[in-house]
Amino acid sequence: MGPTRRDARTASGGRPVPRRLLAAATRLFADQGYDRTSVQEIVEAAGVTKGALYHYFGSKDDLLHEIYARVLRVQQERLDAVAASSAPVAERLRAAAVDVAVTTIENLDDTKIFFQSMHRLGPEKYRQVRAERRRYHERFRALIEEGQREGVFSGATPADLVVDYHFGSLHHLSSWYRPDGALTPREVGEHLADLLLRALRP
Amino acid sequence: MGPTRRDARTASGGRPVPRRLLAAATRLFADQGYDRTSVQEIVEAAGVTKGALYHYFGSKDDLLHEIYARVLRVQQERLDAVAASSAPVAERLRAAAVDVAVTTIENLDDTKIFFQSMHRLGPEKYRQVRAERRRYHERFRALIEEGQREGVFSGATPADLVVDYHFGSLHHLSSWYRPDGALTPREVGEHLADLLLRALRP
Amino acid sequence: MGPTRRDARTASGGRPVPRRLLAAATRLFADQGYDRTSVQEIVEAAGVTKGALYHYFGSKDDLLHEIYARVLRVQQERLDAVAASSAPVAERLRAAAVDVAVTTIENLDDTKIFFQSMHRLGPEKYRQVRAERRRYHERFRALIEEGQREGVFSGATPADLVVDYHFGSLHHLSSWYRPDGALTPREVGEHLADLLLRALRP
Amino acid sequence: MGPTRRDARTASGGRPVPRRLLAAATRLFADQGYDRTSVQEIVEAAGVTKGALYHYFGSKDDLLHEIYARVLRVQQERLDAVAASSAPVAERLRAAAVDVAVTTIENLDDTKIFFQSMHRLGPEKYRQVRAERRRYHERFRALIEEGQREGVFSGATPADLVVDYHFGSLHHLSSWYRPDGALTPREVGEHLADLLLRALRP
DNA sequence: TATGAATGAGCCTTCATTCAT
DNA sequence: CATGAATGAAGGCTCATTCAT
Repeated sequence: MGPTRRDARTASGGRPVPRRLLAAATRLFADQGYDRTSVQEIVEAAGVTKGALYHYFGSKDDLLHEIYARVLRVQQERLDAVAASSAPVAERLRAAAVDVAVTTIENLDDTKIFFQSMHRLGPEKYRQVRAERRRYHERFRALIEEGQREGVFSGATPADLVVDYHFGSLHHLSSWYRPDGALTPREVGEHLADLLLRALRP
Repeated sequence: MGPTRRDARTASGGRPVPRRLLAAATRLFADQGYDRTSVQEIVEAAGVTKGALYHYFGSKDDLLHEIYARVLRVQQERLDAVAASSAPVAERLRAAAVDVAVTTIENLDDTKIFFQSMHRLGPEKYRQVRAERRRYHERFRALIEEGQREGVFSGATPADLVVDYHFGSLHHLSSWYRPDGALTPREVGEHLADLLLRALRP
Repeated sequence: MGPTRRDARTASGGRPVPRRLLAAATRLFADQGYDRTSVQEIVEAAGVTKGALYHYFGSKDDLLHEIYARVLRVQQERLDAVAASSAPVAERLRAAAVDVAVTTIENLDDTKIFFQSMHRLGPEKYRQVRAERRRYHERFRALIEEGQREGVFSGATPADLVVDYHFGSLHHLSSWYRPDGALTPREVGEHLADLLLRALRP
Repeated sequence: MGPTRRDARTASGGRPVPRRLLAAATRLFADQGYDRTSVQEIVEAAGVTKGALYHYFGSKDDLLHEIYARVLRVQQERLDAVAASSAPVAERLRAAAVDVAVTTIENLDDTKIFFQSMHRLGPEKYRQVRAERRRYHERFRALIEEGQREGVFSGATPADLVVDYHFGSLHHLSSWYRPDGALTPREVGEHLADLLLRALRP
């Protein structure tokens, strides 16, 4: 029976204010970049005032950090799930590669912001984000090393270089993937996984 | 004969003022980002005054554009040279891949700026830079398609996707390559070329 | 009989909310100044919310005014008591001088706020406070004039100038008196009274 | 012959911009207090824009510090001159006391700002100002101690307490001295010096 | 050629206060 | 009595750019 008390929703949207702000910021940061987007634009897009923004977020930086945290959390969880299966390592790596590509595309705005503006964060938050990102990379690298030890993957290229190579591509997905293009997110994911696994064939 | 008139060189370095400005801007943009670098910082680093900067460059944006033009020119020239050889296509692609990696590393600051700040350009200059960039991609893609037609490369993945995949990695080199690391630029180039060519094995 | 209904006391201290707010505000105003202290800080220090503050006080200014009223009331009462005695005027002046110094030190935070922030009050309240202050000065001056008429005090310096001179010092007590210093409040009071009375010797 | 090149004077006043800014800030700070005066008000009063202010001063704080430095410098110099004479110590102290009162009155705005807003300075500048102020006090105290050793002044009250007592009064001159009152600055100075010296009679 | 004082617009942030619940 | 989300106005400061010299 609907909200019975004031619960941070306004008539203009129905979604709670913090979420509206985050959504507006995400879109604007992705379109114009972090530095080029003013707090004024964000609150106007969200239909609130500056005071409201600073009621929920400590700073413009915080908004950015929140966006990062959201995408990092999702990807880490999904990778953990995939990597924990008992399938052969090649299948697990393929599944992980497809999955990370798909979720990257599904959150293309967040990813774009991530790699364009990560370095705008203050030193402390920057380190934190880098650390989480590194954990993600390491989980992925472990899969590759496992395959190399088993002999199903070539050991010609160091595993960490392979990871950097592959993720580099993912980070740039937002600069060439077009939602209205010929390929679905899944198809792109399959292709990228193909490339990775072929490059790893012994 | 030596310089007979004031020729925009000062005692402090000998290099002409415009080049000093460009060098200072490149370093600062790479370190702090374009938006975070003030014109004041640039002129101080170059040892000149604001008036001098605006004498040689129309705007801060111009500086950025100049940096882009420089790196684009260099890479295009080198790719043209490599691609024009008469060696088998696999060898030409490998040589091109190694070369682009090496020059990217040698101009890591420029590359970093390129991908971090490209979108700061006004629409017109932005289109121009994208067009040049596309020409570069197409030259590279043509090599892959040639190999696919000849059957020496797998046609499983569309050539343009392979190009985007590979260049995505290169664009992120600046975020993981460390000049003081274990691998020389050439070694990294060889590894990346290996990965590309293995991914293209039929 | 004990409190039978909610009476604005909370578990956290037992003291009623308005008093807790006043105490928190006094400490913070003295430490950081009135303008540098936010309402948010005050309510946090008092362990209540903004709504509570505005329930008891009309504005931040009111808080300040309340602090003034408190210190003015205390000092006026004590001066009245001392001055009304039937001792010789020199003794009464000395007692008054000692007393005002002691109470000033005992309420050093209030005094500090008083002289640092008095001018923040709106014109009306400002006039009111100044008037009360003046009444206090006049009471003190009357003692001096009495002594001058009797010939026990020198008349070389106009009484009101002597008052301004002496109170100026008191107002600055908060900037040099240290509770952990060598002198007790009473000792400081005696010294200041000495100085005043010696300056008034014929 | 007047200014031949651009020299930071504008038509609207003739005085250089920094001095105009300082004068405007001094008046406004004295009238309204530091916190209540906005940078916007200052630049409007000086007839320039904010950019100009920040061209000459690093911050609003800097303006304050500059005002302090000015008055501190003047007073220190004059005290040094007076104290260095070869007159008897009582005469030197009297001259110093008169002089400090006169210069305080002559720079009443600066003094007012000084004691109302000193604590607004950042910790570093605050320490610096306090240190200079202390040096001034110590110079004055040395005169009193000299007289006490010679027996021309009473030793009943510790010299540093006498100094704090006397300067406390001076600091509050701005709250009771009226330029349009009956007493000239010099007369006030003489009276205050009288009070001090009488309080120090053995 | 080169200077640097000055502009003017905009930026992020703070804060006392209100009000529906 | 009390909450705390939201407002709205202002505040200090930065910065690319211009222009008289």
